[in-house]
Amino acid sequence: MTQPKQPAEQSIKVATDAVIFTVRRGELMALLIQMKKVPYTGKWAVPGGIIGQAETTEQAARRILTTQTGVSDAHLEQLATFDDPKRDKLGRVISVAYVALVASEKVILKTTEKYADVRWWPTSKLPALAYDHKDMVAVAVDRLRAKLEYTNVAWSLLPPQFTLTELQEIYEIILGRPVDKRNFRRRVLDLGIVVGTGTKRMGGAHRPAELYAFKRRSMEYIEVL
Amino acid sequence: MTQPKQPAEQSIKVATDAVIFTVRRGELMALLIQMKKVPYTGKWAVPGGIIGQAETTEQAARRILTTQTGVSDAHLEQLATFDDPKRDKLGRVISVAYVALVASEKVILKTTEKYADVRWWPTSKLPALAYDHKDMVAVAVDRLRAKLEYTNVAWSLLPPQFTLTELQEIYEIILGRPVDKRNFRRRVLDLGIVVGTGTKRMGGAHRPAELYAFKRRSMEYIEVL
DNA sequence: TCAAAAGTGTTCCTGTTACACCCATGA
DNA sequence: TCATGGGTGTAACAGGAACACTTTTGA
Repeated sequence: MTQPKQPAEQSIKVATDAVIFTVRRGELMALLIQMKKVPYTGKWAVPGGIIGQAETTEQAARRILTTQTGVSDAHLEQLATFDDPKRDKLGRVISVAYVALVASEKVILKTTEKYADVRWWPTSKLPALAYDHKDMVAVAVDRLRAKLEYTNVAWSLLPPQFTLTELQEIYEIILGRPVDKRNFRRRVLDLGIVVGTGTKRMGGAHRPAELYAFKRRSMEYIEVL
Repeated sequence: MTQPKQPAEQSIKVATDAVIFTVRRGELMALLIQMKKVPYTGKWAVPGGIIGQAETTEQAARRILTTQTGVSDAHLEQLATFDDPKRDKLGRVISVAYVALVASEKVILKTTEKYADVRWWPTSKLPALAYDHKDMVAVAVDRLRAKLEYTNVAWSLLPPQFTLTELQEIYEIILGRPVDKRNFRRRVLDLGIVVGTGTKRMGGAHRPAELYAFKRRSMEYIEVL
């Protein structure tokens, strides 16, 4: 067996990218920026960048999210590290990817001169992506879908108060299948994931919906939904 | 909000560490090396090291595993990236951690002059660990425990042929609870995870045990066990 | 009074759990 | 013939899935 030796000096840059999701207009959307710099001009990408010397990757992800897109207060979770030596044509860069989840109401998009555009894209029809960002988004979607089933992550996609129908829609859209209304309500209530607030939302020519809140707005592992 | 700026130059080293598990003597064991270099002299650590300029982290993990411990042909899976700026006293190093699983028969341990010792330690009583390796092992154990329940990973902890009792022991040891023999056998067979080979192992003053093999020796997602 | 979404229970079915004895071998 | 671990079926139970009508409001 040949023994590849360890190089005397290593010159690898460390970046972070955040796949930001929200649910909007009946779709799971990812936030992408359009690049200006060659050789990626016109391509879309997940927001990201090089981390600072004394920053954690998560701190860097938050900083970059804020400056590049205007998104703050997202729920962040480490996804995976992408490290193909050829993933960036301009040099060796490994990227620690995060999944970021936000309630769509919260977001006020902001552009910077560094990028041509910032937009939400439905995950079902993404544009051409730079780097390995296509894989990255795919892995992120899989992770989100899995976590939705055994955690209470959905809280991070909704405002503090919401109706059970809205919560159910989050599940249906992300899981990509219909969910039975009665069984769904029974479960989220029996499992103690959400609690009623007693207040109602009057809105439209129909019976008002009770507003609910998550019992805990932090990651919690639960039974199968 | 203050805007921390991105540093002009970044000088961060990228390493990889592999938490190697096997099941042995009725315990889940992790392979650790004992360090010589200051300031970690005498401390134990998960095997790892700086990656090469053109290597992926997984390739580096395999290389390091082989040279530092003699373990080859392990099943490797990316775990998480550890990036606390202070995790290494000697400078900024982020580490992409892997979980490695091996059948205990396979392993012939090998020491190198770089380290004082290499040994299996029961995960229930680990020695003092360097860096953030205590957390790293804890995260790895959690991951392994979770994956055992919804994948066929156990294949990587067993030789090609094994008895159902041996398989059951893997589950009991890692999950830390007894498993009903009849229900266990029914499930692994009904789910088509393992198949009988027709051959039997004669060994001891008792009825011989049929040998089984995993249908697939690669990651597969299955129903709850 | 009509349209629209909210809200609510029960039955059936499937999969999980609990459990105890006979079998084949080597000593 | 005895000790040892290997191997097998069934009944009770719990949780999940399927399913349709009544309620409250605004127009």
